[in-house]
Amino acid sequence: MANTTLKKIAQVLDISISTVSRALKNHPDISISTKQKVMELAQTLEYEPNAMAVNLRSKNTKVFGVMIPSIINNFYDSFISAVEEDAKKSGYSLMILQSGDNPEVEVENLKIYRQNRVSGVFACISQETTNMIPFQKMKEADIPIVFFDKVPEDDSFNKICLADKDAAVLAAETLIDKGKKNILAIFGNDHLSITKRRLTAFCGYMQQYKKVNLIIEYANSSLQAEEKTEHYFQPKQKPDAIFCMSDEILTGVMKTIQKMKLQLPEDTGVIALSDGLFPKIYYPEITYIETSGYKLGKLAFERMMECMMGNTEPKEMFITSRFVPGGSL
Amino acid sequence: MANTTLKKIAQVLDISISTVSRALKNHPDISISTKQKVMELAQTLEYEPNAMAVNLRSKNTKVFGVMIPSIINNFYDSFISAVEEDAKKSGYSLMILQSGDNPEVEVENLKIYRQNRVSGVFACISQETTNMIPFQKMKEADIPIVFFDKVPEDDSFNKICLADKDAAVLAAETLIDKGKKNILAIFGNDHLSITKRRLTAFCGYMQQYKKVNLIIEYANSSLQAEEKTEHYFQPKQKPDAIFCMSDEILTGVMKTIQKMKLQLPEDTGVIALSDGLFPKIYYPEITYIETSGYKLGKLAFERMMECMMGNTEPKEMFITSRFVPGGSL
DNA sequence: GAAAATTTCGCAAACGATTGCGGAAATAAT
DNA sequence: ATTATTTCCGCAATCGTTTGCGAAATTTTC
Repeated sequence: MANTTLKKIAQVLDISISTVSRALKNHPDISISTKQKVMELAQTLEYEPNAMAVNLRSKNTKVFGVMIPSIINNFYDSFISAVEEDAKKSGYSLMILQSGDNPEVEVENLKIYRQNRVSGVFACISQETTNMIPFQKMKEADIPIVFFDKVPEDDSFNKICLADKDAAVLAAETLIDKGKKNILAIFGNDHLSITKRRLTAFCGYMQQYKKVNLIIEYANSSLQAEEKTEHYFQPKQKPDAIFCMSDEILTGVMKTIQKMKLQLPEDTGVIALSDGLFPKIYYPEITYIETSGYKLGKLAFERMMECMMGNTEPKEMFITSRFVPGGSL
Repeated sequence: MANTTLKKIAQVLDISISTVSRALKNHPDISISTKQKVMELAQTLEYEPNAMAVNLRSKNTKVFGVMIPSIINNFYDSFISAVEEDAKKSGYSLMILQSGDNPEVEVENLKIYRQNRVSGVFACISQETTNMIPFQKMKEADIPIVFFDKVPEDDSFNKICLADKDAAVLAAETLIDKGKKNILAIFGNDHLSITKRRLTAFCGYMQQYKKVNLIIEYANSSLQAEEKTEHYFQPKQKPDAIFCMSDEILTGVMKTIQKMKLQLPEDTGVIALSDGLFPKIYYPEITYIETSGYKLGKLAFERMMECMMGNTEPKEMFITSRFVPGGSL
């Protein structure tokens, strides 16, 4: 039951390896009768081309690398799911590596990608990543990189991002439309560019509305979001709405809301930026601005395929946001 | 900046390829001076062995396949995360493929794994999978398979499972200990073996307690769990505890609990079998029996490495459960 | 019936790395 | 000085597949 090779088929039929290879590829040079014999035998022997050999010869692996901080994250899962779907259609496989938000691991991973001669890499960098030289090297090795979500500032790279500003503004608009006057806005780690973008856009929009009392807070974890929320909900003055920059913050906020037995949307309102999984598990469902990992994946894949076609000119693209009404506001 | 090969290094130094190869491997046949020259040049030229060529020669890819229904699932994520961690330590990479719970896709995926000559496959089969021949073929092609979570009945395979029975019994014990008399137990799709195991164990234990009023229900989705829960919570007779077989069911149940403004643990109790992510986002946190995808991954990887060492005798192993107290009971 | 055209196939090199074997050069032993 | 050892390195085959080129074998053309 050892693996059948072209050689084995050739030996059985007493023809050359090249003839077998061509027969299986339906090459016009080969007679129909030979083709039939070869195909038949290949079928019964369950021949399957050795990808390693094919790749070695063609110098093309049909494998994309995907590097993310952690796979345990609904947003990245959606991204990967989308990419995997499309990749399979085009005959590509995925090699997924986690960086653990560690720049050193990122460099190791890039090395693995290089050694495996992946056709391209989808990368979401960690917050601490500053040295882009290892990534630059990939391009020099003719391995295109498409950055997504957490992308470098550098303009020389391909970048697919969420339209963070639009999303934040959309949330702000919604809050204003609903007549909210006393808003608690909780953002994530304040030295992340994603936080900065969302913060700037959100506050920028809010500035026009002088009458709105806006409290800005930061939370590096779900637990912190929980605590900050609790801190601002005092008997005397309760915010009439909470803006959550991410799922992590949303779950923290909701925990406090449950703890304090606040009813949505009567006692206060909640709006979040989210992929959509968490907003839907609460009652009422949380109103949110969709930041879709799935769509991000689709677009990133498109861009990657363009790179495969030779069009590697750096480009920056955005996923537009969508307002998804729930009952929390 | 093209990829440097042994050949290139050999040409520059005017020595043979084999010498370069041996020098880089610190082979005793090569003189120290030559080694130094080679290593130095390899450094500056940033030589990295071509994995395809190495694999072709060694007939070993250092890649494991991981097949799961969907990557968008916290449990499988934990599993993958654990496997990836250990795999990297041993120099292996992962090729993750989703089956979408479709047996046909599973067969396609196995084909991809065979063509890529992966060293082994971790597989979680779909509910509809009955034909195990394609999997049998992998073994014949000398590609060991370690099934995890959703495993086939067949004894000729390696299987790593959750101790479903223990977990269900543990939950039942807890409910009895807490003095619950009127229990709503919601299980998943009733023709899944995982459901059957958990159901049988749960009911088996409960049978000893004749005074307990036990309602068994099935829900194929979060939404159904929501509806079933609502159905049984009437003003007259409310269950004093709900058992949730999975996260999917838990989130559905909790939505109804929020909708009906029931307070945990006063109005009713909740206990679940879960990986742990969802139980922790509610207030109070949900008491649960841990079914850890992470631990499953660790054990599955261990087993796979044993297979790599030649020990492929089929074995069935279980992950023991752990009681994690919350405030919901 | 000879030349030309076509059909059909095999040789050999290539992709990049590894390794058994043998041989030249340098050193040691006699 | 001659033989025996080491030391150090290259040749060539191999993994499995692909492909340009050339060459039989066959058919067509005049």
